[in-house]
Amino acid sequence: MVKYKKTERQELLLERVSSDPFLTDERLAEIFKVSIQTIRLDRLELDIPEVRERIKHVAREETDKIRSLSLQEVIGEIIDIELNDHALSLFIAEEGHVFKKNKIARGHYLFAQANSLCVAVIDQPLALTKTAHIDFVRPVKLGDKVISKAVVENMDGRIATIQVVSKVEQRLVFKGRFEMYYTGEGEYDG
Amino acid sequence: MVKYKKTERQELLLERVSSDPFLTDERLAEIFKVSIQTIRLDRLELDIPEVRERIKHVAREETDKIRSLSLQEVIGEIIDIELNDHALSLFIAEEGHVFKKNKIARGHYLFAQANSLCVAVIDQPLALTKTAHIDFVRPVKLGDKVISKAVVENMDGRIATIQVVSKVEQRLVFKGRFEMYYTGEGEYDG
DNA sequence: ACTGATTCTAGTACCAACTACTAAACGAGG
DNA sequence: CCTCGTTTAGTAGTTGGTACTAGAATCAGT
Repeated sequence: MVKYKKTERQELLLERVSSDPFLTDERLAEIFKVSIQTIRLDRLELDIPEVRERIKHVAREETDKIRSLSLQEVIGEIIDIELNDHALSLFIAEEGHVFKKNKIARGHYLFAQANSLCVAVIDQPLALTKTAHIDFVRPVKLGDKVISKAVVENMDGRIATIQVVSKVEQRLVFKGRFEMYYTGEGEYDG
Repeated sequence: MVKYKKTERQELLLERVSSDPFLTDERLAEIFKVSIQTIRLDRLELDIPEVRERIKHVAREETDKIRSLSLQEVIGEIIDIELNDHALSLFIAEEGHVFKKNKIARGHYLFAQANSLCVAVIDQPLALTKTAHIDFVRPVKLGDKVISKAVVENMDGRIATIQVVSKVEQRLVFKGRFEMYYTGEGEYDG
């Protein structure tokens, strides 16, 4: 078995590692028929982190993917909207939204649905929640289809007042009154 | 400082670990205020593998599998807790939490942090949000470290009243008053 | 064939995050 | 009081490394 030269081995090492980040130095040493130390030197020169870091990196990418999917910008799907007037959205309570014990949806998802809807209904470049008074009337269970309706009550040039009611099969589960701050310029800075 | 009982701690441990597989025994011991050995015993009983194995597992999983499994249940990391009295959590506003345009965090994440904290601070099998009055005092920007503090004002047997304030670098960004419904039995059904 | 540089191998001390085990301390109940 | 479930403490051993030193092997050019 003819061994590779340094540069060649390092190229192959890079390929190997990026195609399978789970390879330990020991395995790599076997593969390239060199000592572990050589592999370590190679990694040092090529700035390849150790196996655990490589795996963590892969895992983080995976979780980030999920996060960007699950931490959606908008909770619920908007099914009807009349800007500056009213909007409707649908949110289905899935496994990830409920407490494990009793399968009741965590309150912040209902809030998020209502809040997203309020942001969406305001036809302005910037819309931030200023205050909210909310009531969780009835628990929402796993699988429930929550229809949320936002109605804009008034807009006085800076603040919009919005009433939101959410229902599951015609039954009220959540209601809230939101004050949204908005501007055309985005000049809000605290 | 009232610690959790074994079974309760183990349930919470499961949730914690499945929502964040990167937690080491050391971190978990800090979180639950028990020794590392206790965490190890818990993992042994619950068949939870060590961090590295968990990470490997995450790294190998298909993305859509994870999507259904590990939607984040809790927003923010609890850093101090005295059951039925007060609790502190940290939430860092990341890319997924902010509006693309102006990098201001969406209100429902701040709400979610506060809401999660209220659920956590109540030492009862069932705790649901009943009402909330909230103010978004100042916008939270990308990268901001939000420290949220929940203080239980009173618990009258069914309803707990909790004040929450959230700050970024000592400056108030959010405050709210939450009423939480709780029972020992879970007999709430609407 | 000898010199010098490059490359490789060997070996040590140290680390994190464990497993697997033993033993002691704590705490509530009978 | 003693007992049992639970918790904590401590030791030895493992994996897969880092960081470093030192020596051996190889090759290139003279």
